[in-house]
Amino acid sequence: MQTKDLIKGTLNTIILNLLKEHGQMYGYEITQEVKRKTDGKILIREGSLYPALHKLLADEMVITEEVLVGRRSRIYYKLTSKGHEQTIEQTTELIGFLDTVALLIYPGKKLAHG
Amino acid sequence: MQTKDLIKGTLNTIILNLLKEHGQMYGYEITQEVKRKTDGKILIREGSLYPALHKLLADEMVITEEVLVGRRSRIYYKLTSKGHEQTIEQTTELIGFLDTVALLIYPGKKLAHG
DNA sequence: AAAAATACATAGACAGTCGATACATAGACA
DNA sequence: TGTCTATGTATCGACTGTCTATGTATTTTT
Repeated sequence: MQTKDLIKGTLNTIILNLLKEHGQMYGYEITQEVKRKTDGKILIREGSLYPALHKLLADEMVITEEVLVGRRSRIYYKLTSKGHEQTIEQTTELIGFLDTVALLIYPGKKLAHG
Repeated sequence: MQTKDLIKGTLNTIILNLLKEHGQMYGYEITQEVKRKTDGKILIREGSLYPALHKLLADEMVITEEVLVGRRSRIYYKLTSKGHEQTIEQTTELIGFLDTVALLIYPGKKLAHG
């Protein structure tokens, strides 16, 4: 299991892309959506997620809105315009990197995108 | 520039795959080959490479052979059978991870392999 | 009533990569 | 002759991002 090492550097971009796709999400929802989409292959822990979200907030990539559901509060995260730009930039870079790594580990193959 | 974060967790697998492809390589050769193959997009530093190689040696994934070229010594690294197994295992896992991430950042697309 | 799921959060540990630095040989060029 | 660049191995300390473990509290299910 080296998957936990692989996640490094990609978590942020994954979060940003999910927010872009869904418009707004709360923390627990993000962990469940990643779990669902990846069929349990990638599990984001609270100890990884919340610090990452707080940093995105501090960097003004997202804004938050607290919503009470019953007596429990949810904190929704939504991209700012700066966050949108950053999402595009980071995603481009990540795709480029994935391409490049793919190139190194099975020569002649590339990511199918476009 | 987050590329340096992305490399985390992939460096080992990249090295193993290069050794598998080339039979044997020395440190400096690895840095140059990665630079060449990735068109300068991935640069492996000495401070990253040598600790990684030393760990592979300690884990018996590679064996070394010192060769004198003129008065300068090169240390060639070659996969052991254990290293071969590990290469296959890690590569499979990495490809799976790349697939999964691709899934998260552009839905519906997958790595072209097989 | 107990257990599991939902929902947020933080602290400390850990590991991997980088930047900087070091030493030495070799070749090119002025 | 002297200097610069490339070749080649190597280590140290710093940084940073993720994980494990833990905590609190509410809601739903059994």
